[in-house]
Amino acid sequence: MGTQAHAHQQATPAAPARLALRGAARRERILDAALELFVERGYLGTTMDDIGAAVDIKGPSLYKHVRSKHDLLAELMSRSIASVHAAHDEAVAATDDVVEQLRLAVEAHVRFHARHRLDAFLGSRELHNLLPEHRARIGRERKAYERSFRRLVEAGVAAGRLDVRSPKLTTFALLDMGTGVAVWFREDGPSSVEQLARHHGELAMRMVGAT
Amino acid sequence: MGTQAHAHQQATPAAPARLALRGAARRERILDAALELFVERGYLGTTMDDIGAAVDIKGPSLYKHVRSKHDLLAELMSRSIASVHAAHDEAVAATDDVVEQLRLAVEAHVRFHARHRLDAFLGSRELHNLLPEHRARIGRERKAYERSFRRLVEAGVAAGRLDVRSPKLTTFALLDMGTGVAVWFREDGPSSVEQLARHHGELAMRMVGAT
DNA sequence: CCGAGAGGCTAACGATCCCTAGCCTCGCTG
DNA sequence: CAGCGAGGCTAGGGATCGTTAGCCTCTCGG
Repeated sequence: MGTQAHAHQQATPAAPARLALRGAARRERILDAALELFVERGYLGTTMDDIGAAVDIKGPSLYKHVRSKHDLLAELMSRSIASVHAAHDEAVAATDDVVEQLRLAVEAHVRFHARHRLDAFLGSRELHNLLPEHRARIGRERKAYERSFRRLVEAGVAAGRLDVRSPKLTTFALLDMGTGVAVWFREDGPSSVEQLARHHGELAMRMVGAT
Repeated sequence: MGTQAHAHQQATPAAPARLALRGAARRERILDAALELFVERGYLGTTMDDIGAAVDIKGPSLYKHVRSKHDLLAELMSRSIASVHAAHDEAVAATDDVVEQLRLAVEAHVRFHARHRLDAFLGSRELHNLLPEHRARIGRERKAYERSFRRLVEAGVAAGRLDVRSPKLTTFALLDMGTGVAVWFREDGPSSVEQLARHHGELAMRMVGAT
């Protein structure tokens, strides 16, 4: 092994950037590598050197792109939360019918946890490794997400369109059934993301006794 | 702080054992303390000194009761798995009706994740920190548990008592909705373990279209 | 009443790990 | 074409941590 760095494993079109990705692109690759490693070995089980090696640089060089390891984790989580939130809002905005909103929201929830399983998985497993200030913020955002989901259920009940025994417990069940997807789903498994999303959406309709 | 250990926070009846719990009881306390700390700070985030402090001894003294930190984790997980498995078998043995078996199995599943949320939480979050040999064994046991759940669903379908689109996906949903409980449930929350178990059992019946 | 073992303790080794300091190279820009 | 800044690298400081070694005390069986 020589001293020369050789960055060319999924390089840009092949035109410029001979030695390494420029600026932001490099940073993106670092985040992705960190995500994968954090999921595989855990946050504390992952070394800055590990992350560096994954993008063909040495550990200390990472600090030219990132402020700290904690920041890396916090940024990954923020990115993830923002993404689900956006998908949720889009689903709700797609229709005026409460029941349909709920179905689409569940589908979006499931779709996200299947398509971005690493992000979702990390987001639920490494919460305790966030610094207090980060944890507080991200905790709030997660709560807000759950709340907007529950409001959907409550709205359906208020409109007499749903039949649920406990809106609170039912909402948790809806969320959990999607969150769990991040643990077992595999892109190359027997069912596609879309099939899964539809399936669980249908399941949700049964759970809330939609009419 | 003197040099004397003072173990008497939930001591035995007060008769013998003046200085410390004897043998197995001490070991049990260590396991419980480790469980709590592993959940709170994560396996790698917990120090042997932390665990020792929780039972009023120094870190190195733990090795008089435990072979290694890894063993501690593996033992906690084994204990947990064996417990769910037993609850599941008991539920299935309680009746001959397939649909009722499924309902009871879901209730048992949920009950376990609520009542032993620390064990369950640890079991799903720290799998990657197990040594390969332990992980293989525990992974198999988890798979077996899932399989026996799915068989219940498939039996119900075969008997024409259930209406499900995908037994596999539905089973995952049933399991996930219980597993998630370990994350948010609090003993002192608005609903009791029993209410929750019944609620989710009812939900399960809807999900599988029981008749 | 004595001897042994169960179960504490301190000291310390060896292995990491995060991060900083300081240096060098190379590509772009003026 | 000169020089500067982006972005690498090595060396190393400072803090832990798991685990072992070796010692001491207290309890309990004979």
